[in-house]
Amino acid sequence: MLLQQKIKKILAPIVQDSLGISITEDELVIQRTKEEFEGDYTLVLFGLIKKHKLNPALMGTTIGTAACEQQGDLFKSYNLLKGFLNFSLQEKCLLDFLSTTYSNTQFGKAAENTKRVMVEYSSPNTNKPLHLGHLRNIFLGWSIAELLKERGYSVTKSCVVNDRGIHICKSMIAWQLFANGSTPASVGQKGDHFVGNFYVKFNEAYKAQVEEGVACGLTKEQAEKEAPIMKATQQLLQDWEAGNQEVVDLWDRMNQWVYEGFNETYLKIGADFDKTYYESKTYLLGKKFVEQGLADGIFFKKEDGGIWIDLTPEGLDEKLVLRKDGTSVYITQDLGLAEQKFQEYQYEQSIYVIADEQNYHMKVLQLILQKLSKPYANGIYHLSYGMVELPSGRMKSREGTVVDADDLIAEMIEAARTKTEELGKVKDFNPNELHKLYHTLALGALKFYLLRVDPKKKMIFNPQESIDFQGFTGPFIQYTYARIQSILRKESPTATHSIENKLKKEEKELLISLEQFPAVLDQAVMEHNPSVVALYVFTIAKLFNSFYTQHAIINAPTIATRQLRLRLASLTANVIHRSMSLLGIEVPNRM
RNA sequence: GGUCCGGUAGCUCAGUUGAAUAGAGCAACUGCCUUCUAAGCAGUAGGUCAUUGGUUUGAAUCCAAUCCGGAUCACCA
Repeated sequence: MLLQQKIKKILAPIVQDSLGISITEDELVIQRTKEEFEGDYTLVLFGLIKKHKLNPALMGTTIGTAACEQQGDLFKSYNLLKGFLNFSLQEKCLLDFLSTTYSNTQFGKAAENTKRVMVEYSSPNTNKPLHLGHLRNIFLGWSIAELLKERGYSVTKSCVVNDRGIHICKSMIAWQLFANGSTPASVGQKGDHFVGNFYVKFNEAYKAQVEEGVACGLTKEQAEKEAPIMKATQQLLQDWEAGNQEVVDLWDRMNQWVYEGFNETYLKIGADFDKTYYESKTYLLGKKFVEQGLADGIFFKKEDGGIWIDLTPEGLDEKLVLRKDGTSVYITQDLGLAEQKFQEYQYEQSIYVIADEQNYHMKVLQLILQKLSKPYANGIYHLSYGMVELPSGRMKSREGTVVDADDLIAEMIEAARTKTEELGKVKDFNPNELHKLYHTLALGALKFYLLRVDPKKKMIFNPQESIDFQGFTGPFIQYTYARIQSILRKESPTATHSIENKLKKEEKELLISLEQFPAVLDQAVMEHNPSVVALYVFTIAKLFNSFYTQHAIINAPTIATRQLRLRLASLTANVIHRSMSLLGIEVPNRM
C-alpha cells in the first residue's frame, strides 16, 4: 500500500485511542515534511486541536509517543513544532519497498478494472494542416488515454474528422479555380498543406471580391453575401449534399490528400486512434433525437418550423436543434454521435478533448442528453483545455500567425541537432542513431512543453524564444535517464547482495518520492491532468541529479552502498521511463 | 449586458479540499568538470500572490465588491 495512505490508516486508530476521541481517516491531514524541518511525513494537528479543544503540545506528544511505540516498524521518531507532528520513518520500510520494486518495470501499473472509457481527441477539419493548438489537443488526449490504461481502464481512442461542410468546399472551389489540375504529388507537397494553401487562396480571392463589391457601392454585408466565389462555394455544398458525383469525387480526392498528410504527422508525433468517425457519415444521425425530443415535449417547434429546446430554467438560452429547412446543426450531430459511440462501446465515461471555447456547447450537449434521459449522459466529460496563444494574442489563420505543426517539429529537430553537435557527446553514433536521437529529443521537448502546463489554463507560446532544452524540460529528464543508463551499462544491481541499511538524506528523499509514483498517477487520472505527471517526473529527475553529484554510485565506498545506490538508480530510471512514456515521450540511452 | 474562466518574481509556470519563512525553470550574477555524461550541481538576487473589505488561531487558497484580460451567449462548425 502507498505509504501516505498507510500512515493515515495506521494513525487514525492511534489518534482515537490515545486521545479518546472519535475521528475518521479523512480528518487526518498527512503531508510530506517540508525540507527545512526534520522528518518525512507530517500530521497537521490544527484541525484536531480546534475541533476537540485540546492542548497542542500534549496532544502531539501523546500521538507521537503512541505511534512510535505501537508502530515501531514504521515510525522511527517524531518531533513536534507548533501544530505539526513530524514523523521520521524507519529506513527499513523504505528499503523493503526499494528491494521489492527496483527491478519492476511495471511499477505504477494498476490491475485491470471493468470500466470502459472513450477518449476523443484531435478532431481536425480537413481544409488545413494541423497547428500548435492541435498538438496540445493531441498530446493531452493521447496522454490521458494512456494514463487511464495504466490505471486499469479499458480505453478506446477516437477521432472525429470534420470532413464535410462549407470549410472544405472553400478549398475545393479554390482548387477548381486556381490549381490547373495540380496535385500534392505533382508539386511535391504534403497533402494537408497543399489543400490548406487553396483554403488560403479562397480567402484571398474572397477578400478581393468583397472589396470590389464595396467599391461598387454595396454594403460590406451585401458584398460578403454576393461575392461570386462565396456563392459558388455554397452551390458546391448543396451539390455535395445532393450527391452530385463530380463534386463528391473531388471532395473525396481532396480529403484523401489531407488524410495522407495528417497520417504522416500523426506517425511522426506518435498519435494513434482505435476508431475514426467521419462527420460525413454521422452528421445525419442526430435527427432521430429531434423526433424523440418533440414527442417527449423536451423540444418545441417555433412558428417558422425551426425546432428548439428551452434551457433558460438551467440558466442557459434557447437552443436550436433543427433548422427550419430540416437540416441538422452542430449540436444535433453531436447528439447523434454520442449515441453512436455508446451503441458501439457502452462506455462509462466519454471524454471529449476540446478547447475551452466550446465550454458552452459541451454543457448544452450534456444537458440535452440528460433531459432525454440517456443513460450515458452523465458519463460525458469535457476535458476543456485553454488555447495556445502567441504573445500578440490568438493565432489567426487569416493573418498568417498560425504556428504550423510540421514546421514547428522540423525546427525542434533542427534545434536538437545543433545542441547535440555543440555538446559532441555522441560522435560515434551512425546517421540512423543520430536521426532517432534528434527526433526523440525534439518531440520530448515539444511534448513536455505542452503537457507541463495545467490543461485548463491557456498558455502562451513565444516563437521568438525557442523551446528550451534546459531546466524544466523534456530533455533535462531524458538526460537524467541517459546518465543513469550510462551507469547501469557498467554495472547492474543484483538481488543477491545485501544492501546498506542506512540512508543518506538525498537517498531517503529520492526514495520517498519514488514511492509516491502510483499515487501521482491516480491523481493525474482523477484530475484528467498529465501536467501532474510532468511536474512529478521533473522533481524525481532533480532529486536524482542532486543525489548523483553528491554521492558516487559505481565508486561507492562499500559494496553494500554501491548495491543500494544501483537499486535506487534503477528504480529512478524505471519511474522516469514510465512517466515519460505516459506523456508520450521516449527516453534515450545516450545523448 | 448574461454566463464562465483567468490575474502569483522581468518572462513562462507550480502551489487554490485553508497550515510552517509563497516555490520551480528561463533570463541576471557567483562558484563547481584529471573522479559514474556540466543538456548537470551548489549558491546570490528577484514578490503589495490585481485591489479593497470580510470569515478564521491561521488566507495566494474561502466569501463579497471593484479593476483588468479572455471565452461564450449564431438557423457557423
